[in-house]
Amino acid sequence: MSNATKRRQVSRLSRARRIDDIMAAGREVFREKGYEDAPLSDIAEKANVVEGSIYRYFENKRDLLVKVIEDWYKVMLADYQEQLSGISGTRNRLRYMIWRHLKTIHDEPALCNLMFQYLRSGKDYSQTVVYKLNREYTRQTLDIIREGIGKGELRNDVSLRLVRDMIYGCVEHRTWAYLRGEGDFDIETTANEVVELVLSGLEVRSAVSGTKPDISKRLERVVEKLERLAATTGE
Amino acid sequence: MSNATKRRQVSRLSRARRIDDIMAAGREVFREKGYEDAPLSDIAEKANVVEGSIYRYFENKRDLLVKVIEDWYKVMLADYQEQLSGISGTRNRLRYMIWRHLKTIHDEPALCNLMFQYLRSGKDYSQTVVYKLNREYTRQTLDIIREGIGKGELRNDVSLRLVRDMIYGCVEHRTWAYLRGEGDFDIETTANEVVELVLSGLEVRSAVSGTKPDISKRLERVVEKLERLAATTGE
DNA sequence: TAAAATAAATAAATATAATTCATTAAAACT
DNA sequence: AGTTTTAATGAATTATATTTATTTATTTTA
Repeated sequence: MSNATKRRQVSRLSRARRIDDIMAAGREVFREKGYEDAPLSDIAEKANVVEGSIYRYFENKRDLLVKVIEDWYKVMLADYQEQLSGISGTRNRLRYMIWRHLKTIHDEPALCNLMFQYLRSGKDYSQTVVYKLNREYTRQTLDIIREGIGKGELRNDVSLRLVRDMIYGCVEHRTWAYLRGEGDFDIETTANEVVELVLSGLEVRSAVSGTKPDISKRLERVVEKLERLAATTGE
Repeated sequence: MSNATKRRQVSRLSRARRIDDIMAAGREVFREKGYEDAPLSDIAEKANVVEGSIYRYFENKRDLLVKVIEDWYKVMLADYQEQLSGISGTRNRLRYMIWRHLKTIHDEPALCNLMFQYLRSGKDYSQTVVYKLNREYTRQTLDIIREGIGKGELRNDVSLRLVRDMIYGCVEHRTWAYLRGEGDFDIETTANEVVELVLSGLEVRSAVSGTKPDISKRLERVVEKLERLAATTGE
């Protein structure tokens, strides 16, 4: 071999270490440039390997993306169950789920975008690990609603899955502009608004007699006023 | 020129006709293969032009996609206003908006996917014509809600935009699987479910006389509400 | 109507990235 | 130390989007 085509010092790391390096580089570059605008050469450089090496560990570019998101998802969802077990009351538990979703979007808008754009809409999504993780995670929301119905706090005549779709759909729509890099949103306020709007449609309506306003009715009215006030000041 | 490199008969159509042909071909191929898997060569062939010709009328591949979706959107939204003016009552009008959205997704899942994946999440989305059309279209939903509030039929203490996000977010989440080609959904049933769930959270609660729950139970509920309120405002 | 000007359409060239593969060299094994 | 295995390389290949020089149809105009 001529000295003109010297190859750099080759170091052989463990399989696990190489995979970690490539995934870390992939996450960074994907986060920064998105999927299509992220050349594999950038990822290779950042991971200190040559492009071809990536194909030893990943089937193709998309496979790398899927694994990167998978990895992120696993860590992110790890402590859900634990956190949730420390929260009681239907409203609080539901609010936590919503709050958590909002926080994830707020913290990692780019990765969320990749998840929404390239994983969730893919034909093979329902065979992926991310799909499974996601199912398990949203199942907790269903459980909370089911419990609420069991305790008589929530209406029992609506589809659980529809409520779930409403919650997550609402959150995502609300955050679309932020995901495009336009403006910001407040996690706490939004969580309050969403949980309030969903619950006021879910909560059983308390039957009240119409004739003479007794003490309980007056109290309830005051509560409603206070709630409205709280919603207003939240903005 | 040698007879080996014969160029086929060249026909020169009007500018408008060529654009139409290319857009029609683009719509077909994009609908069939998506964006990334649709080679420009397929579109050119279907439009009876050569690849390079597309660049006379469109800046690049993405520009063609944007124009294709734009074109579809314009036709699709054309009669909204007219149809809506023939429908009265807050619930019916809201249901129409939801039904219409569901029907669009049901009829053109592939184009909706392109819109969601490649237009709405693009950095330049809020400068596009599609964004404008979309705004105008969802504004009608806001108007319906505003009217409902004006007539005293709907609660006046929720954010209009949040309700809109809830409606469209819910519909989209509900149809995600269908958009991936998994299963089907019933437009009528889904429209009914969504409008019911949203409204039962929006409608002012009518005081219904019935069997009165005992005072202690009612007081307990109110106290719970106050406690929650105190916890919320404390943050 | 024929020559000149204009613009459309072409086909080949170029550029960029993903993917493949034969070769090299580090580590493991005997 | 010599042999085998396999990670890593870097060059080659492929697939497309995009650009450009050239050709050809149409319009203008004298």
